[in-house]
Parts: sequence; C-alpha cells; structure tokens
Amino acid sequence: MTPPKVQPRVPRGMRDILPQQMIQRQYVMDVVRGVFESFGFEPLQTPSLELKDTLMGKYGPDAEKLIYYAQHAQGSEDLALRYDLSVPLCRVAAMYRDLRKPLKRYQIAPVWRAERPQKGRYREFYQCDVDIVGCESMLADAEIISVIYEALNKLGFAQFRVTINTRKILAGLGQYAGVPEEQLGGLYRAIDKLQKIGLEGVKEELRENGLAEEVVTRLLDLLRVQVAGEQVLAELRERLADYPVALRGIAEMEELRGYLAALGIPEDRYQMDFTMVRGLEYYTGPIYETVVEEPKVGSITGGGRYDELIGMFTNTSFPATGTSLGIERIIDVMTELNMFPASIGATVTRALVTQFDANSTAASLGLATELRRAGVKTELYFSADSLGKQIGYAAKKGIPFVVIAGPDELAAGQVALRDMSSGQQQTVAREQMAPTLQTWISRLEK
RNA sequence: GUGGACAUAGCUCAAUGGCAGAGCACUAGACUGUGGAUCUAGUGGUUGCGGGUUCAAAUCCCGUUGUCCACCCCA
Repeated sequence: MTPPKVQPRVPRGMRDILPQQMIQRQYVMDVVRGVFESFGFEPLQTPSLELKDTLMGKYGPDAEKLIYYAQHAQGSEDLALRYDLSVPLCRVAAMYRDLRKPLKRYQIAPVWRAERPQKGRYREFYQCDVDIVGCESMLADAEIISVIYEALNKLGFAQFRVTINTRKILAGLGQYAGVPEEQLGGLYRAIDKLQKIGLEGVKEELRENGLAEEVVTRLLDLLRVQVAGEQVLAELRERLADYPVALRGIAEMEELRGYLAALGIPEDRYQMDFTMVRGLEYYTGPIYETVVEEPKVGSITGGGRYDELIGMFTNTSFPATGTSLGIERIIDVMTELNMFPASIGATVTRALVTQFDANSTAASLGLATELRRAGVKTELYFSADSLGKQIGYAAKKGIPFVVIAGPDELAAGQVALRDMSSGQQQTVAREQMAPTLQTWISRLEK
C-alpha cells in the first residue's frame, strides 16, 4: 500500500524563491551590502526566534497581534518569530553593553508577520536594516538617510523621495489640536492620509474620529502649510511657537537638512513632510520612509529614531536610529520596471564544457576543473549528446560561453571557445583557455 | 480584521448542464562536430476539498481551504 501523497505547498503568504529569482535577489542584496559597508556598517546575526517577552510591548497592540508564536511541544521557553530587526538589535545592545559605540550594524534577514498577504506584502520577508546605536546627533540620522539614497541610487531608482518627519512635531501637533491621549492615534492616522485623500478627505476623517469642529478647522489651517510647500519649517516654527516639543522637532529637522545638503544628497530626493506618520510605537525623533509611486507597493524603506527602546531592556539606555530597506518590495518594483542590469543573466554559469564521446570525457572533466580553479563558474554537460543539442542547452539556459574540445582540438592541444551572443568561435591553445574566458567574462560583466 | 474576484494536467488556458481537451514542459526513441530544433511515441486528472440540486455537474447552489486584488495596517 502506498502512503497518501502529501500536497506540496507552502504556508500562506510564504514563497519559494526559485534559482532565477534568487540570482536577482542576491544581486540586490550584494549592492545593498556593499553600500552599507561603504559607510562602515558591520554585519550582525541574531536568532530567528526570540523569547516572547523580548518582543512583547514594543510595537504597539495592533502590530503585536501579528507576531507568530513558535512553541515546541516540550519547550519550556515562550518563543516567537522575530517581527523586525530593530528590537533584536536593541536586545543585543542591552546584552553586550561593552560593544564599542557608535555601534553601526547591518542585518539582512527574514522577519515574520501574520498579515493577510497582498501585493508587496508577505508573511515571511527579508528586511535589510542599518542602524546606529549610541549617537544622539542628527549626524546619525543624516547618515542613515544618506545610506538609503546611495542604495536606491545604486540600484537604479530614479524617481524616489525620502519623506522625513519627526515624532516631536507630531507630538506638538497633538498638543496644538488639544486632543486627549486616546484620540492621538486617530489624529495621526488621519493626517497621514493627507497625500492620499487630500485636505477635504482628512477633514472628513477627523470629524469621523469625533474631533470638535473647532479643532478640525485649526488643524486644517496648519495642514494647508504642508500642501502649499514653501518654507514649511519656518512657518511651523511660528505657528507652533507655544509648543516646546514641536520647536525641538523643527530644530532637529533644520539641522538634519543642513547635513543632508553637505552629504551631497540632491534636494529633490528628500522632503520634509510633517504629515508623514509611522505606525510603530517606539519611534521618538526623526522618522523616514520612501514610497515609490509606480508600481504601487507601499513603502520600500521605513525607519526612524528610537532613543527609548534599548532602555526597555536595561537601565543603561542608548540612543539609536536606523532604517529598513524592504528588499521584497524593491525586487518587486525592479522586476516590474525591468531594472536589472543585463549582465546578471539568467544563470550564474559562465561557461559550459561540452562532451564529445567516452574517450574525451576525462579531458572534458579536466578542462572543467581547470576553469573552476581559475575562478570561472563552469558547468559540465553530463552526456555526449550531439553538439547542436549541447550548444542549444547553453543558449536556452543563457550560458554565455561554450568550451568545445573534440578529438581534433585535443589532438592539437587546443580548445574551441564559442561566444554565444555573437556566435563567434575562436580556437586557442589549451593554456590560453582560462585567461581568454576570464577576459571575455570581465568584458561581459562590465 | 473587512470587502471583492478567482480555483480545470507540472505551467498557460479551453470546454456553460451531456465522452475533460490544447499548447508548452516532462519521459522514451530517431538524429552524433555547432543555436533556443525537428520527427515518432508516451506519461500526466477524484476539475482545490466537502456536501447539495439533477437522469446527468468542471459547469448550478451551500460550506470550506487556498490564491490574487482593495481597505486597515505595513517592508
């Protein structure tokens, strides 16, 4: 009796990444990693599972509902899959307090959120986080934004804008509106939608939230400043003069803007927008996110300053700031807009060594080893099919170069090298094989 | 968490109440010194799953699971 077959499938919202996509993925990660390291950020790895207590009470009640619990039947610890990379970093900073500051780390790793899957939203997805622990200066925030700019730029993004705000201005806004604590969430959510639904939409939303008509009018008057665009910070400073938190926030923004200019970030790549809100509760200062208009996949980066978070683990707290690049969404956008450079190709293989017959198999194996040792990614064709079929295989798979060594070449101590893109073929002495291919490959990858 | 669309071979899809099909992929064979082939043959299905209506259901109805899309929220 054969046992019943198990339906091959993956959990909801999770995916297999097949080799062709994996090649694109690794390209993106390599670029991002390169940019991170160019700023001196260093890698960190933490477990996929954290103690449940490590995660609870950090993200706010709405986000907390999405945390996956991961119990072992006989386990004595309450465990959960990590929800992001920032909280684990804070745990690390609290655990190893002698790590040299500023602690500049990056981490590229999966996180899990039990959300309902949708376009650009998965239940398991990678985040690429860069954070700076131990620096309260806006220089750190400026550096983070600079990293975002350099990474997106290097990946070929042209139309993007990093939106910057600070929790301090938002707090001032709440005071200005005079709404009680429990209405703040609704207020923030409403003004966050300004870009999307416009002034009238926000007005309605605020009314629905039960805000007094007078308060709504007051707020809308302020929101018009953002819509108008010019001199937003200067205007805010006047209008929010009575709210010290807001003034501190405005000062932060102005300092930050100065640094961004000095770092050489083009002015049209970022924007101060005091109506941008980020959901996570732990942010305390500047917050930033990047949204691309087309295709609509939501934000591709998001982050901010969280000076109090490490203090939730230990009495000795540290200021911290950082961002997350959403690699899944970045890949989705790049795929949709065809932004991958042709040089990545559809395969990692750069050369295919063909086979002629049983007598030449040993020679083919030798050639393959020689190429691999010379750093050429080489695949050996596994059967002595007709040469046409072997070349066809290379063409189909996108392997750029084919090595042909039949009896004629072997007898002469030569190999024939075929460039699949041009169809040109060149016969060279065997010892010239690896150097010639190396030259061809480096030309290809430029 | 709320709403909508969809679910047929490994993939893309056809069949609208009356025999479950095509293309691609896959397997075997033919072809043995040069481009994604061609020829021949073949495998592949409890039509997501469970129930109901009917002489008869891939097709109509109910439930369920999954996928996609939008909202909420978010990378």
